[in-house]
Amino acid sequence: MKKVVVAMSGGVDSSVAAYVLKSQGYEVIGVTMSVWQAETAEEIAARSGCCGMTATEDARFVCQKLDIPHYVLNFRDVFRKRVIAPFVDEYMKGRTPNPCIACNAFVKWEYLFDKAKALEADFIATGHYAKIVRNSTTGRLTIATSPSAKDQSYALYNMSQEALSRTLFPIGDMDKNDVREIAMEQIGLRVAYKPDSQEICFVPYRNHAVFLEEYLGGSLPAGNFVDEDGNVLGVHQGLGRYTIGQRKGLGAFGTPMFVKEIDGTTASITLTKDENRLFQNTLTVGNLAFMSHENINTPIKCLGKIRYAHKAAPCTITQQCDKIIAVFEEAQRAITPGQSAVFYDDAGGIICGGIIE
RNA sequence: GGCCCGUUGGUCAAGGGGUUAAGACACCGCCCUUUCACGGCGGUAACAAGGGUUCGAAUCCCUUACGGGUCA
Repeated sequence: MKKVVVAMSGGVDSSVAAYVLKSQGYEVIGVTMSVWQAETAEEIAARSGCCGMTATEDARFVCQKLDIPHYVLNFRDVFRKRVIAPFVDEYMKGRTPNPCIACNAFVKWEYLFDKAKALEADFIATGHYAKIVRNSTTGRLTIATSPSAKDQSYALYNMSQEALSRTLFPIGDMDKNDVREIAMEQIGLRVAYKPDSQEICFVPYRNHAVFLEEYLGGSLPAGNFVDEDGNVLGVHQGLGRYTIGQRKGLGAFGTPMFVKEIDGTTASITLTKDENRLFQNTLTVGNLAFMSHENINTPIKCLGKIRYAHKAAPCTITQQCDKIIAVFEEAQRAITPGQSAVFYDDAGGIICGGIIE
């Protein structure tokens, strides 16, 4: 019997993932990663479901229901070091990080992966909506988009070949509604209608600026709003509160304004009232991760996604040493340093990805 | 002190005799979304005060108050 460690958040998706594996005959071990300790009663309340239970308790309940073991592993140190610290650091540089991607890369498919091996598991599994396929030309494993409307392949572009070969996405091509239905009717889970998680898991109240201030123990670096000619328009509320393309939260200027550039060195933020100025055709990505291809020897026409919810757009990628240059056929809005760019082939398989510079 | 100019929602800001008094940002709902954003729908909310002139004043006139700017 194959053994699989399932990362269980207490939510619907990972719960159903565990259920599916169990019914497929796997020996399933439920693991909840404890990554961040809620400090205050308010925080705990803010994160809990309607019944006042924490995610860990939800996961434990599900495991009891499924009659599988449940372990809570302390991941706080790795999480702090590999996800939170870089997250804060990036913001201080005027960039906009995506912590979910770091968490997948370093916490789930590195640290948890090692733990699973230590537990002599053959696989690890999560409740992600994505598929693992083999590229017929290169023979390499890669992530491919899920047919589900909730496709999450974008956040998984960092997985190694080894990780891919030992990962299962049991609900990868299911529909979210079907997943809820299974949770409800086949398992009788009370988490079935918990709302989808969103926002950053370690940031309560949907306010990462407050989190940054608490983490740093002071206010965020202050600076000016300037126009494209360098004229000072006003004072902003601190680096970390803004990202490229942002329109809201800038204050009143008599007309809509957009963040065009963030200078981490001077903490000055360039605004424009012409949204067209946010569009660019070219971007450079570093911190590369290769999936279906080991490298990009010759330029490849593909589809590029520059943020999670971005609609993949046609582009051509070229590798230059440890960078990839992508040139889009049509200019894309608000290409943002710190966010990840992921490149897909026509079949929805990920070619490679990296962080925008 | 003299002469100009200004004062519109919490903030910025249109409108210069008849408007349901734009729009943006904030705020409040909701949708979208396992990052940050973008986007969509709905909502609360204003003519500095007092007098005139007009059928009718945010719009014209006069005072007052508060801001600017000028001139010796």
